[in-house]
Amino acid sequence: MLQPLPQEVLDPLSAQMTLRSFERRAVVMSKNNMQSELGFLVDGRLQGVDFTVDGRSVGLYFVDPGDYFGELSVVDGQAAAEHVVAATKSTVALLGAQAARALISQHPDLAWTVMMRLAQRVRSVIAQRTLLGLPNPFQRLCVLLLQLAQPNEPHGQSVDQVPTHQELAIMINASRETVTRAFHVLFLHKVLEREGNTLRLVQPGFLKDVAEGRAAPPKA
Amino acid sequence: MLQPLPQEVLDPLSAQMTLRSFERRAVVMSKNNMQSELGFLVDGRLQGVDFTVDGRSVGLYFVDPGDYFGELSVVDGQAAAEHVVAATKSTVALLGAQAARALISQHPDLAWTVMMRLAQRVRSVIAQRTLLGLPNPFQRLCVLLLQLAQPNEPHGQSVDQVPTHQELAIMINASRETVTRAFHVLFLHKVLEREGNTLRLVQPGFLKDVAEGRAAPPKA
DNA sequence: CAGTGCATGTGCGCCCCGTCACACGCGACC
DNA sequence: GGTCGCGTGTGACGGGGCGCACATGCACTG
Repeated sequence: MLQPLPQEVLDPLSAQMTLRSFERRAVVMSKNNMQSELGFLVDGRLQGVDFTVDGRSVGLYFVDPGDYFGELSVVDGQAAAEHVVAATKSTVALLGAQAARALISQHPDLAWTVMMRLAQRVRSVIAQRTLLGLPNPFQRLCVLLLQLAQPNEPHGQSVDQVPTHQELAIMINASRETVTRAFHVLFLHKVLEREGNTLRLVQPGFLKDVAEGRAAPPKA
Repeated sequence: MLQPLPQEVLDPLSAQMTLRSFERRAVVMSKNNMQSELGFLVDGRLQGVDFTVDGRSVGLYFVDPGDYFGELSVVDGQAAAEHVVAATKSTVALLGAQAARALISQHPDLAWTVMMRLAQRVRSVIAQRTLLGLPNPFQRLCVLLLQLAQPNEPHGQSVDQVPTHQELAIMINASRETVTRAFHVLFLHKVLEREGNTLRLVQPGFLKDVAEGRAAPPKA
């Protein structure tokens, strides 16, 4: 985000920012907290978590180094929409909301960057909403796997840093056991292959077919 | 959106805009269409519709006069995320994407308006995602009703322009019949009251209780 | 007024998936 | 090596909601 800025702007800026480090599972930013900040992830990995009104969690997403978060509250001044917790030990640079707003106002191209980012957020949340609209947990899992594998090598898509069944279950609004069983079936049919901490999509075509309702979710 | 602009900017702008009118059910803007425009609804009512990968529809929302739409594609240049169709006979003013982008670039406060708008979109889609994360259709309906009744009179919330059961079903990812039955129960318990084309929430507290899992969804 | 959509109400059966319970394997840590 | 926690695998059970089928009522149109 800050890359296009010249050095003479960056220097005083870093003076305004706070560098903090967080242990695994520590809360970096909590929902409904009014004093907002713009955060840049320097090192580690964060995850955004949201909770339904009845306390269950949904819509997990990840933040990787170089990325930023908290832009929503900075823009509209409302409370944060999600909790952000450290998935691993992480270090974060924080910039107060007012300073961030001033920064954006003074640099029109930054405003465009932020607008693009927000547009991207809208699209990604829409994708999640679309996913949750599918009737079948099995279908939802297939769609999610395809989404997670999106930014990857050309031949043989794969998912790195595979989330646990529990986390996947949360994302597709299903129970942990349902995810386990679905995975079992996908392994049997050699659609997926586990390789350490990455998941190889051997037959992405099949996943697509199920996702789009062309193929029936296999039972066994 | 354009209200803060002075008259001398508005005049040449209106020359660039096209005024079109649409019959009921006509497609105003279609998903995956690359040539994007910024649209202002002058009169009538539009609805945004999205479709899941398998063809079912989800995530309906409405656009009322004075509001604008299509800002997503204008900002990021990607294809539209949703279809927009006319819910009733409507007239719309359209502004080409490039002109719209130029307009935003030239007026920094407009950029903020758009950012705010996008932030609002993110929050509203997140709300829908949260809704779809609930396990129980009955719960989802209660949450939806509370959401739809949000911007209303102080004493006695109500939903105007009540969508059909089918449309509600789409929004909460349930079948039409389930919505009908749930409504029946809510009428029996005098939680809701129908009054022509508006729906009065007689006991919003009860809806909240069910939504947040404090009260069990009544069976009859 | 007949006819035609469209929105709504209702009964029924089947199956899917959530929940509970428990077992197993594995890494961490003492 | 113990043992504790965590992620995963699996069976049984039960209920809830989807799908289908059909009936009713209401608005609009000829």
